[in-house]
Amino acid sequence: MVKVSLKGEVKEFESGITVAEIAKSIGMGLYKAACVGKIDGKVVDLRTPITADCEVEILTFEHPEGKKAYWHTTAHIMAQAVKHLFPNAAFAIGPAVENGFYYDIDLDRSLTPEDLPKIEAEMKKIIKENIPIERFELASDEARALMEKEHQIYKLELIDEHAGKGEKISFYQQGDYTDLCAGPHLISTGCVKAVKLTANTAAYWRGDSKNKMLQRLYGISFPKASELEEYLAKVEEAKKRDHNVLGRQLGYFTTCDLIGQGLPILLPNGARVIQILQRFVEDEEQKRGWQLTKTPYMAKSDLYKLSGHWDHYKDGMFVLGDEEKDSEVFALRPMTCPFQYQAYLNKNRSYRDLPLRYNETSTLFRNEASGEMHGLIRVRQFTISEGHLMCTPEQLESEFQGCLELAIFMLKTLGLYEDVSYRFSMWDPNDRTKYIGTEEQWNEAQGIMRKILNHLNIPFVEGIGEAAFYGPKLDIQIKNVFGKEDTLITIQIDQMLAEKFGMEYVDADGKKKNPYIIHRTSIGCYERTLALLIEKYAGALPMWLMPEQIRVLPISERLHTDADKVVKKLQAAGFRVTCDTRNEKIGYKIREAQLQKIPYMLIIGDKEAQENTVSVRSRKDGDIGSMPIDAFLAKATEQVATKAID
RNA sequence: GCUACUGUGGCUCAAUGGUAGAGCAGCUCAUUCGUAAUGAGCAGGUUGUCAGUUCGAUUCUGACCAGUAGCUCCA
Repeated sequence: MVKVSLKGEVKEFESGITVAEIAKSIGMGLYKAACVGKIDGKVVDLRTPITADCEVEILTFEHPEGKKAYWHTTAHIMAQAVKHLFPNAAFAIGPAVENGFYYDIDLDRSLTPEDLPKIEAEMKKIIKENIPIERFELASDEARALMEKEHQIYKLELIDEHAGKGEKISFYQQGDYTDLCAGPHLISTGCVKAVKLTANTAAYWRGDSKNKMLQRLYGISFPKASELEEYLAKVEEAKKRDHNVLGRQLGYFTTCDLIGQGLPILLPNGARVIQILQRFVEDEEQKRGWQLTKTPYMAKSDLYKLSGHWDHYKDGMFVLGDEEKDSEVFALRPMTCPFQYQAYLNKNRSYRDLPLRYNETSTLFRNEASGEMHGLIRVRQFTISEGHLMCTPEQLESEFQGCLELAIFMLKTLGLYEDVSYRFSMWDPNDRTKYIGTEEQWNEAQGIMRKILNHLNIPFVEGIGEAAFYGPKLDIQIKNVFGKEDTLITIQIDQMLAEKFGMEYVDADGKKKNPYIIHRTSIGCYERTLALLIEKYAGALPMWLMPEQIRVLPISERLHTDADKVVKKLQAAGFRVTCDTRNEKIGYKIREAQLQKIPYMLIIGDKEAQENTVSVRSRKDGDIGSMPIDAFLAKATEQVATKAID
């Protein structure tokens, strides 16, 4: 007999009982819903026998681990279907991801969207057959032999990686399909119910662009058809917030073939919002002790050679001129760092000058690869709230904290704070060509950053190989409507470039020392931030940011004079306000203002003109009744002054 | 850059190997109206660009340009 603790309750079972049987003993509902089990914290198949006292948990689809196994099993079913249709397929990896699963497969031809329904149909057959999924283990040489027989070259590579560890290699078999896999899995293909393949794309083997490009199939599955429908509807809903559609519709930006890729035109609405953001950021930074610089958009190649950009970032730069022919070659700046360093170098510095904080609303140019551009999120020319801070080692932590506090202040003001996550971006010691500096320097800089992050209780994930070429970064990440993550804000520690540029300060002991440099942005680059704001608010930005805050709607032509008085009064109070004097019905004017997400519509009819009131309609709450103009003015002023998120 | 897909008037979309239609937007006229679309009329396109196949291409093929998703890269 074994003693099994289930949610704190201890029960006795025959030794050898499986997790599935325990689930059944609790209830058929749980048995049917069970995906995997957890024995003493380790996630296992439901068929796993229990031979010693332990703690057991039954995990259903509702549990993240249950979901993972459910989706991972669906990936295997998809692989089996692909193998039926393409017998020569070689399989790479097929994990569960945040929303569903994918499998990377080497095929003799590229897949097209027409293939998806065929594969889906084959999957449904496999699910209907309800094939048992069984685990077995082999020694590494036997595992090799099995995969060699199946011509699974990618699996052989994976086996070779594990072989060194001396562990047995586990496989999962379902009918005619066997996959190298750590598991765990559901016990049968029939457990999977509603399936949908969502995309056919491609991905490099091992994520390296030097390797072969494999076909990647994405899909998702659920225990109920209704859940699948709900999920797909949610995805469609999210796409309606896409800034690349909404931003164009609402007149924020456009693009033009003649100007080129990644070079959006900010239309009046977009330009206005960015102006408001920039003024806000520059003022806030001034309050926090930052000094504004304005540095050139381009420089001779010599500057970039000194900074290391010429060696490490040249592919990303727009170079003007030909090194072979021209005596002087220039490049548009991809970063502001070396320019602001020259401001520091303008005179000799003492420790009394530090910390020295330079900010700049800085336009940058990066020659991104053609497939990478996306709306306003990824472009070739953008303007960033840039800043470089020179400080002593003793000041580093508090200054880093100051930069982070500023970034958090910005995120909270914009209402994005709840949506971000933190990534500690470190170097990859196995790829030294990407970085300058010594291992000691990297360990030191990363050690300092880790200490600061822990000290400040920042919950972060580690990103190996995500560092800048000169130092580690704290990246503040955010997801767009498609779930794709991008960096919104970054704060970096650099102890290398000061030395390269000969930046020094005279310390209290009279000795010359190199300052630490913090590279940082406070609100990110304005184009990207605007894009994420549009998606966050589905175009209905907080009122203080809206290009048009109030629209006055006179009911008929004879009220234009009265409407104009209201407009003048609001304009005098600093509001961005227009008047819709078109000869249209009020319903029509409201509809347009509503679609343009104008925060307030003020309807002026005979009654209002007579009583000196306005009939207020908010984009959010609809008709909120009439009130004296001054009352509305006070309400609107308050909303803007507090930068309210409505 | 790589894989797949897409490109028709300002926008959303239809149609076809024999040189294109609808709705919305625009303009004109009428209507002066109370909380998400008043009616009528007019105008607007060498079907992304350049080649090729063909008696004939916007439709088929290729290259290029641009867009979308993913990969790589990255703020």
